[in-house]
Amino acid sequence: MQISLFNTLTRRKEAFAPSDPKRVTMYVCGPTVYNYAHIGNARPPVVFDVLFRLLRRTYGADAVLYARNYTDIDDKIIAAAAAGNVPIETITEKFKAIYDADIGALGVLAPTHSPQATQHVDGMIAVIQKLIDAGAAYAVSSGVYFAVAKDNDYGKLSGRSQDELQAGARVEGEDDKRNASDFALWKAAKPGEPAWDAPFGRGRPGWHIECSAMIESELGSPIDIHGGGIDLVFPHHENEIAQSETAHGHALARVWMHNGFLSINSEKMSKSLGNFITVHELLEQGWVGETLRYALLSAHYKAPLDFSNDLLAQSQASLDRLYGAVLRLKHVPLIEVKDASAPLKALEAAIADDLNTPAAIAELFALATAANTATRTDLQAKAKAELLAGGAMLGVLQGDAEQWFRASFGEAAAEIDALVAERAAARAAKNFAVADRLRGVLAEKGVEVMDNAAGSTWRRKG
RNA sequence: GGCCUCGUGGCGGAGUGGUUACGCAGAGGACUGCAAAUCCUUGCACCCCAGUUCGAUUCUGGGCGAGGCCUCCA
Repeated sequence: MQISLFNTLTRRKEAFAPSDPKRVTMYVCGPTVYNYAHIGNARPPVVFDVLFRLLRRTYGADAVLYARNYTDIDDKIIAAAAAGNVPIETITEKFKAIYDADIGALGVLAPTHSPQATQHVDGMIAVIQKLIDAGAAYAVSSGVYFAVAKDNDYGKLSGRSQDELQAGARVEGEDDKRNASDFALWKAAKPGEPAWDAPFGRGRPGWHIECSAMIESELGSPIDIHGGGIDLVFPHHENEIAQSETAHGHALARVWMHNGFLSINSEKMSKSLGNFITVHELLEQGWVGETLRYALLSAHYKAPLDFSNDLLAQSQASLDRLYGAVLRLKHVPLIEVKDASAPLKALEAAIADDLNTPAAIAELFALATAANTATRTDLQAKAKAELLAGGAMLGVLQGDAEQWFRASFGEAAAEIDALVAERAAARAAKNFAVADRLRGVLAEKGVEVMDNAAGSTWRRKG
């Protein structure tokens, strides 16, 4: 399977070839663990999870090394800890666990590597020292800064010239860096803040150096793929490149991938604007994680996606159709897919074509229709296997189909079972008045009763 | 101000120089005691203007509109 990926560095879609097919490396910038992840924050883990799955199928599950970090030292974490008067570990451990639970609910596989910044401070200090020794960084009283002027390549990822950056940079009066666009590698210790000892003074790492160091120690550069949100192109990824390539003398990553933003009412969703909704809240509202995942995959990852309740409702209705097909073939044995049908091949090809998940989903529906129309048991078995295999490529449709339609009822399911049985008995006795009354009772509970030759079943109304 | 994306039917959203995307919603039919699900059929589109072309939604230029980055941010 030929994989093509859009590379931000070259601004074009390129055939992907890892430097070593037996050791494919990918790094995605993870969360700063100081509060709940909003639905927009969930897009990178979900999108790159689809890529992770593709790479594992293509190169073998053991050949893919995927690191996603936790930023657990940062201004906002320090502020949150101070506000709650608790140690920063209390904040970071709490939100790390919440993040894992929330993102896990979206069907995201655990990365193979999950480094935390505070465990890699030694590596950060080593890189900073190397940059100082090379004359690319300098220490002043407020910390250590990277000298952007010393890096002729600076700006190559974001497509900005140094002149533009000089002109656009905000004047920061407080610090003593030499150049407005220089960025902090190390922030000198302040009273009450966590700090580490370093040859160039006690302090804590800047944001950008964290990812550079974690990539180096977890995967080793150059890595094949580096991913993250589009907002990270500048300055975060630009700075990662500057630091790492200056320090190591070779490329940090060969392919840079960036997902587009989620918006709400056509406006960027962000914590600073306050117009966000967290994954946690959505799950508490009763939305299933898989519905959120489907919604996030319903648009191409590079395109903006306007998030709304309507989008979720449509996503759930779409999954109803897919799960309905699975449920209908509940009693058909699950076999292994041998000769993949055209839609299944097209589904995988769509994913391999720069993660075209909407096109892949369209193929999933072709597989569902095939499953719905298959009559012979052997064809049904093949259709079911392919539908589930296709679903696995996107990370959907892996749950129990019956559960999908009943999950929202929880404990009430037993009571509904009883009512459905009562109605089935009335219906068998041709007492249609009673049967219809009970249908109405069930409908009020949000239950749809379905009669067929084998008896009556029920599911959540769409 | 500089850099960059985008503008597809009621909604979401792919794609293409000339052929049905797909899903949701709608309409008709089959099936059903009635329904639902399912199947079949079906209506609805490519921001505006100019250019290139036999032919443009799809390429080029201009316009209008929306959004993002330039500061923490997925």
